[in-house]
Amino acid sequence: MTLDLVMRVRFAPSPTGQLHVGNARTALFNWLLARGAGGTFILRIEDTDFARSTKEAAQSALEDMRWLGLNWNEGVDTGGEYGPYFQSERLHIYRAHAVELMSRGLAYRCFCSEEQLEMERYHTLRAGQPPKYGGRCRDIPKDEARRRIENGEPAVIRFRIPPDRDVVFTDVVRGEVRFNTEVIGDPVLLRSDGVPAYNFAVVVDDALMAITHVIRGEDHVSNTPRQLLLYEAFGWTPPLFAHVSMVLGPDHSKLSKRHGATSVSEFRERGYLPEALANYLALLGWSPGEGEELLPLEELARRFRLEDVGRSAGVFDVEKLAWVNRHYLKAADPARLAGLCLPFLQREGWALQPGEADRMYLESVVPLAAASVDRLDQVPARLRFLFDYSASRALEDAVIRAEAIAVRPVLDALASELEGRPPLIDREAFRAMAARVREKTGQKGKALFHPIRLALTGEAEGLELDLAVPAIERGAMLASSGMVRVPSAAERAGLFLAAVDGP
RNA sequence: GUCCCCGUGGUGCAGAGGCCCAGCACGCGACCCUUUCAAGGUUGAGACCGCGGGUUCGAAUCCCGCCGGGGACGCCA
Repeated sequence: MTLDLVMRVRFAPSPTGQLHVGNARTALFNWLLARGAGGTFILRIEDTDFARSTKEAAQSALEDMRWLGLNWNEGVDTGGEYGPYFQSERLHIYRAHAVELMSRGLAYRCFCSEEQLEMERYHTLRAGQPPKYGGRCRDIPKDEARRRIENGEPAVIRFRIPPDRDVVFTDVVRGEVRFNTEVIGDPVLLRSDGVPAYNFAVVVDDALMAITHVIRGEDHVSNTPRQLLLYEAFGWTPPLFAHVSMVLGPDHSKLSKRHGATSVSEFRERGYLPEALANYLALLGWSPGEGEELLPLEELARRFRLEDVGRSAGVFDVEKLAWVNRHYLKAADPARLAGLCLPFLQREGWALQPGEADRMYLESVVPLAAASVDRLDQVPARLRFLFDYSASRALEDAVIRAEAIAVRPVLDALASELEGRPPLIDREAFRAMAARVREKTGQKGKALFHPIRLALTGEAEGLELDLAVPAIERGAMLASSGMVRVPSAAERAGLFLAAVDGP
């Protein structure tokens, strides 16, 4: 295998904010392709927008990538033969290449002020013309340009786009795309401060980093002809291009803040599992085939083919994401679930510094709640009955209060069956106890269990009782200072009765 | 405004001329399970394949036009 047969793909976010799920999906497609083909996945940071780029955003993008499981084998943090991988550290490279184009007459200095350009844009737009750069500085003689530079006049370097030429390329997902250069203005290569503009920096980097497949968002298709012309100017072989469609919100506009969570970190904070988000994202615009959708990343990579990626934009469907997440929640390791839920429990003030025994307890109880929930941030609500039992709160509800009074015999029997007895540490013990209450009161079914639920959990709904009650009893046996105390079933029965009698 | 891209049930996909009066999944409805809410299981409704013309014995699949949506047009990426 020769070197140029090795597939090299890259994901190159600009660190100007949180990693958007749409970009994460682009990153995922890159990763899947590289993984499936034994290629190299490169991570580069495009931080040439000094005004908006931050170190923190770059860092959090890396974290999000790792969290999703999209590890890269070359690039920022990891290193490699083609660095540096921060564009801000490659300024001298872009400058040299811009100078080269200028010396060959393919690029030129432009002295137009931003105000001038804005006015120009306004007028061409009004005249119904494409608002491209008009080329005012195209033919300034070189020595005049040099003189003006020496006089300290600010200037950018622009690339000379050849007139009336069709630029054609075959997009791997879209097929043949054709642009005529008449609609393209001369793009800025280097800004007046010497920092490269996007269209120049990507080309230089992708070429120098030997990228073979450029997979990026659809919003870049119209940039592609400019970039192709740059490859041509340098005599470089362009990579293959694949433009993946956009991710839309429910109203079919570009997915944005007003649609809810849009960044990877937000999804993490709401308690989505990384494998769920990644799996869902892979399904948006692509299908693994054979009717199976819930598959591990490695398997997705095995099946992934760029040609099969859909061309139309996709609506981000939170419901389906929830379905995927539920699947992975049920499959997740208890210890991991407990660890992931800890922050949510801490936020409620229930488990501030859990010790070893507490952790084991949480591991036994968190999966119970996680099995019936969409997201981990919903777990505390399903576990409230353990750590935040309150008979009086339950009885604030007039309907519940009335019911409690009506079923007083069951409550009494329950309390006496619990009093002084060993804790109900498993479902058999609970069922035996419930059977005795049934015998005593003659109540069965809902009339029997609902009062028991009310008294013991303080809630009208929740986990199955033969799971919930042993969880209560085991919690009550915990001697812990790092976690809020869990009252036992016997205590609860007494407290509830007292509250029914109370005001 | 100009250029580019897209268009299969509410949503995501399958379909690459006859196997499709269109299949799968999410969601939705019903039912089952059950001591409750969920979860889970079963089952049902839901698409004139954006519209109109062609080509063809035959089109969701090919061609043309229209409409609708999106993207781009920056010293942002």
